[in-house]
Formats: sequence, structure tokens, C-alpha cells
Amino acid sequence: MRYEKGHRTATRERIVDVASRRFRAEGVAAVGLTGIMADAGLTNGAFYTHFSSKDELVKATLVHAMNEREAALKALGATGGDVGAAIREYLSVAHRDDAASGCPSASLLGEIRRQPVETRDAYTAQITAFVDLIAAALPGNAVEARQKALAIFGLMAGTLQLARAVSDPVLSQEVLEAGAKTAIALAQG
Amino acid sequence: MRYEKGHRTATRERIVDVASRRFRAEGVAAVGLTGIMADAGLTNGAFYTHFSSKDELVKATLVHAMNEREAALKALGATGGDVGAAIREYLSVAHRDDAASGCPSASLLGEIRRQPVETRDAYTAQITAFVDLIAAALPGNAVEARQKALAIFGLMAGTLQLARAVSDPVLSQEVLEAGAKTAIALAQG
DNA sequence: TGTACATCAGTGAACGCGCGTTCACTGATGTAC
DNA sequence: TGTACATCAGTGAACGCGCGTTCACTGATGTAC
Repeated sequence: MRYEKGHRTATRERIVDVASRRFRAEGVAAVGLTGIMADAGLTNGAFYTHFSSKDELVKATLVHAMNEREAALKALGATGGDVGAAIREYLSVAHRDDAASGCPSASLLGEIRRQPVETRDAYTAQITAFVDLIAAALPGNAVEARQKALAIFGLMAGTLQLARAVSDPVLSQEVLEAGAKTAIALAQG
Repeated sequence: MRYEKGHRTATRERIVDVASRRFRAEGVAAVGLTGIMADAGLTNGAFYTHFSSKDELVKATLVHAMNEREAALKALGATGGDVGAAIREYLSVAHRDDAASGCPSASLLGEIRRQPVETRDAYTAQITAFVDLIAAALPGNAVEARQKALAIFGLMAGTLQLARAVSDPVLSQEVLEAGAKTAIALAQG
């Protein structure tokens, strides 16, 4: 073989990994393909041997980042019932200051609505699974738990974005704390 | 006079108005100055007799849109204590489907953190006033009311964005309802 | 009163730049006969 | 065993395009003398 087995797959995954970090940190519209390919150690032309368009890459990165997040949530034991720990991690200073490896919903939610329908469909499927996971860890009957899970998710994504947007560090901290306190109360009550 | 009195001011306001609608609907990065000027009935060159850069326009549109929202909130009687009506309006299908004239936080929150510090400062001042307004209408002591106001704002902005992002209309409606129910419970409890 | 110049809001072509995308080509390694 | 051709992942220059920004210019109306 010219390249070791799995070389092509590994290259594609490297592109997706680099792109998903830069999209989350800088926004989809602001990041160019040439830069992504350079970060992955390749030249621009190779992009189209892996993806048919930038839109397809965006879709792949969203799915990749959501799966990464879902795995992190499971690792934190949230699915075992410790939703509080997951909320505190989500609304932490560390997560606020590291958008690149953080929740794609928090960094890209505003851009997702302007993506092609295939991308929005993929995102919808991911978010549905994610909300199911949160709901399963909440007390109460299934209908109530689902409602709460949706509200908690909206609260966390909105709060994290707000904490990142404001320029006053004191206010930012206050936003995180108010969100965490409220989300935990919702999860327990 | 060559132009009637106030002509220049009116033109500037027209540019800000057009831009603030298009930025909210399509995102700051996706809208070009030539298109904005054409929508305002002018050619591209005139832009720089009113603003020194696109960044300055973005800042002006944010302030403009936030003030517009604040006026709408007051008109709804939220400052008189009817926070429920304001929440229902915010998380309505009408608001979801009309980002152009809606809350700039919901449509632009993700982009604000990447703006120059002057823009983020201006946004921070606006959001502070906005949160004070919500807090004043909530029951309980000032500290509690402020915490609740921050959480409610995060919840509403995140929920509205999520309802806009998902491609499934049933899920979108469910998101709006779960958010509204939770926000109202928070405001009353 | 008539003429020369100043002011002002706006025009529209041009600038360099980076974007997404295309494509002829390379070079290493495989297979066929 | 030696030679011709096929496959594959990637290269790097080029495409047209729209971006933010600059600038010489226009034309209507004002003021100075």
C-alpha cells in the first residue's frame, strides 16, 4: 500500500477535529478552508478529496462536536443522576474561556439556523438525543422531565453565551453563578 | 440649505435601522456594506461619511436594537409587574419567526463575543440596564431578583435560539413552551 | 447685482484581499502480462 | 524478471466573486465682496 491502512480516514478525522475547534472558537463564517487545511498539515486542494463542500464539513463538525460533548456528559456521571456536577462543569469559568473544545450549541447556535436544511436536520437529531439523556437523569414523570430538560438546556446555552459576550468580568461571573444556581434548582425541584 | 434640516441625521438613522434588521436576520459577518447602503437608497461610498468603519456601525445597531427592545418591554407593561406577558411575547412563534425585528441578544449573542471591546462594552451597558428593568418587576429582595433576572434572560435568549435552530417544527414549539412555562414559574416563585 | 469660491451629502470606480471551488499535475506504490 | 499502466492522496496555481475601504469627483446651494 502507498499509505498505511486507515491513513485516509485518519486524515479526514484530523480535518474534522481542527475545523470543529476553529468553528467553535471563531464562528463558521469567519474560518476559511485554506486555514483549516494548513492547520491539518495539508494544502487547500486536498479538501475536496474528503468533502464535497464547506457545508458538508460544517455538518460533519457539528455531529463530531456533539458526540464529543455527549461522551463528556456521560463521563461526568450525569446519566447516573449527578446532573448537578454536569451543570457546574457546563457553567464553569473553564468552559466559558475555552469555546474551542466546548459545547457547539453555545458557540454556534445563532449560526445553525442559517445553515442548509441537511445540517439543521443533523443538529436536530443530535440535540434530541442529548435532551433525552438529560431527561433520563431528572426526577419526576417523563413528560415533566422532558420539559425540564429542554428548559435547562436553553438556560445553560443562553447563560454561557451571555457570560462570554459581556466585557465586564464581574458581571460575567455573576451570570454564570445565577445560571448554575437556577439550573440546579430546576433539576432538583 | 442644500438639504432640509435634519437630513443627515435622518439618513444615518435609516442606515442604522436597515443594518440592524439585516444583521439580526442574517448575522453581522454575512451582511455587506454595499447591500446595506443599497437598501437605504444610497451607494457604497456614502457609508464613510456617516461611519468610520463597519465595526462602528455594528456598535450603533446593537445599541439601537437594544433600545428598541427595551421600549417594547415597557410598552408591554412588564415594568408594571406583568412579567408573564413579556415572557410569552418573547417566546412566541411570532418572535421566533421574525428575527429581523426581534431581540438582538437572541440573534447575535454568539457573534458579540468576537466583536471589538468597544462594541462589547456598549452591549454590556445595554444588557445591564435591561436586566435591572426585569429585576425591578420581580418579587423578592434585590439580590434574589437580580439573580433571577439574569437566569431568566439567559433562559429566554437560549430557548429562542434553540427554537430557531432545530428543523423539526414540533420540537421547536415544544422548546418554546417548555421555556415559557419555566421562565414564568421562575418569575413568580 | 454679479461673480468667485466654500460647503456639503453623495457618487461610483478602483484598491488589495481572502473566500470557496476547480483542475492539471506529481510521485509513490500497486497490479498485469 | 522487466516493463507498462492504474490507483491513490495530495499539491499548488488559478478561477470568479464579494468584501471593507479609499478617493477623485459631482452638483446643488450657501456666503463674501
